Amino acid sequence: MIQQHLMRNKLKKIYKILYKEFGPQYWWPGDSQFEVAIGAILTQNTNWQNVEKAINNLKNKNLLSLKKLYKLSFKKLADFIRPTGYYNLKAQRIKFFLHFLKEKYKSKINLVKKNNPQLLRRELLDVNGIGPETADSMLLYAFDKPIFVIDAYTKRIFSRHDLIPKDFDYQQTQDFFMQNLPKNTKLFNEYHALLVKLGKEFCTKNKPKCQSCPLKTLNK
DNA sequence: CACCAGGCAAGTA
DNA sequence: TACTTGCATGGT
Repeated sequence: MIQQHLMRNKLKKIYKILYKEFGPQYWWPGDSQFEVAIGAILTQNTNWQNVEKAINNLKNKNLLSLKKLYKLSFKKLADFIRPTGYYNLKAQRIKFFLHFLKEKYKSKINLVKKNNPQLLRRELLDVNGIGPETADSMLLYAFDKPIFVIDAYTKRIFSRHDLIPKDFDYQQTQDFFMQNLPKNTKLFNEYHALLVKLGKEFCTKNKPKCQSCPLKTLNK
């Protein structure tokens, strides 16, 4: 069992290496909090390029606002977001999210942002179609809450480096990060974005490029 | 051609 | 609780 202060130093070291290697990532791209929140649903199990196509489809018709999307028919919405895959499912999930905003926050994003992070997290998780990663992406990237986002890359990178067990679930992995890092929105934002950047380039599922990975010297 | 990408919910045993 | 399956487009 590795001592906690050693683990904390290791997490800082990883961050330093990644930041030096890749620089700031400027996440999350989006013109509004609402756009980021919708993007969080659209990006479920797909790549960002496809999400951009869907976002642009909506923007080109000037439909990317809470009111406009609320009035838009399910069928049209599904058609606009087709490039993201699972478009029927995601259209339904966006509709559920819009209803949630209307019912609990009178469709005012500003009210959402004022809420307590953990309470808001539980509310989001109660919305059908919003799981832990989507909820946390909204909390961190749309609502500026200090919540660490876990994704497939994060788990893969850290379990391959034996920093967490392979069978850690979402909550256990998130607890690991939040207990070993200072609670800082900007840090959480950059850290997760850097992990995704690293994952895409060096830590893919089947053909990881460990030889050229910036973290290869981690234990030296 | 196969495989993966910034997941989630519902069903089964 | 612990698996399994459906959802689906687009890039490499």
